[in-house]
Amino acid sequence: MPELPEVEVIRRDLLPHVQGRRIQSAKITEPRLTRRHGTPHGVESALFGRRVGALRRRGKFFIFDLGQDSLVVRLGMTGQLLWSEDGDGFRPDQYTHAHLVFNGRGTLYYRDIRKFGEMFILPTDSVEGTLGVGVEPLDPGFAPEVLAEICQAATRIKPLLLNQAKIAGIGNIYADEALFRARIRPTRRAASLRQEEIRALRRAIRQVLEAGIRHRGSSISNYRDACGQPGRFVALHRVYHRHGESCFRCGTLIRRIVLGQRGTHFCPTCQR
DNA sequence: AGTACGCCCTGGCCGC
DNA sequence: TGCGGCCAGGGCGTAC
Repeated sequence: MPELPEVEVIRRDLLPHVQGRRIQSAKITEPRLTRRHGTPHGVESALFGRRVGALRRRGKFFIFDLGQDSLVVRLGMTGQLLWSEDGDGFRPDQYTHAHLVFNGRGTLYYRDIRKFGEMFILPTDSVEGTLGVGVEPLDPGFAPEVLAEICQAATRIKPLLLNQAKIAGIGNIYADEALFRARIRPTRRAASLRQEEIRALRRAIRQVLEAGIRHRGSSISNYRDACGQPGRFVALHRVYHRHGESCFRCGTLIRRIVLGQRGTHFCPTCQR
């Protein structure tokens, strides 16, 4: 499932192809894609003839800056953005629900088996407020005091890490991996974390996200980068989907519980 | 405020 | 081999 690192890898792949390029035409064939705002035809019209200025990322969202408006894309569980130069690379199939044809050459395809993803148009100056996502964990603004403030809550730490309104971009994989590296049990009450645990958690979050980007993402399920290639970070997972296997650090069997309706993996010895 | 649950969706997997 | 049933899971709405 695409989280911050996967979205960032795809963003970097796409940037040189789309930046400064004009959208010649757009087609959206799955109405569910625009369920949050607007209609397929409305989005197609808003994209027609527009030039892509910047391609930014906010949490798990792609933001294509078109000037006054922006195109926002979220991949959900199984969404993919795939770049294809004419006659080369990805060919659209039954799961391909949208495409943007760029002037000159190249087409950007949106493919999504489970249709949990979405795309919509927002006025550029209202994107930040409408998306309402929290601090970017890789930004300098994600200081220990900021995480400490977020942790002033009675909720358990893992569901808190998944709350996009608090911290942007962490999903199930990187939450479990960060908590393992910080040696914190996912069921701990956030407000019970000591200062040194908060510092360790902040460091662990940044380390796993940066490692995820460096290794081009985690290819659980059907994640692929913009060129259709899988990521390599899954080989470095210490707990995620490793339940029943031995902890790399202490040998204890990794456990799986359900927390906040999410499969949660941890080492009962290393994480306290 | 925190937590649970259902819903969306569909490939993959299990059991028979 | 085939088929019914169940599951995962990000995000959101609703209920307690």
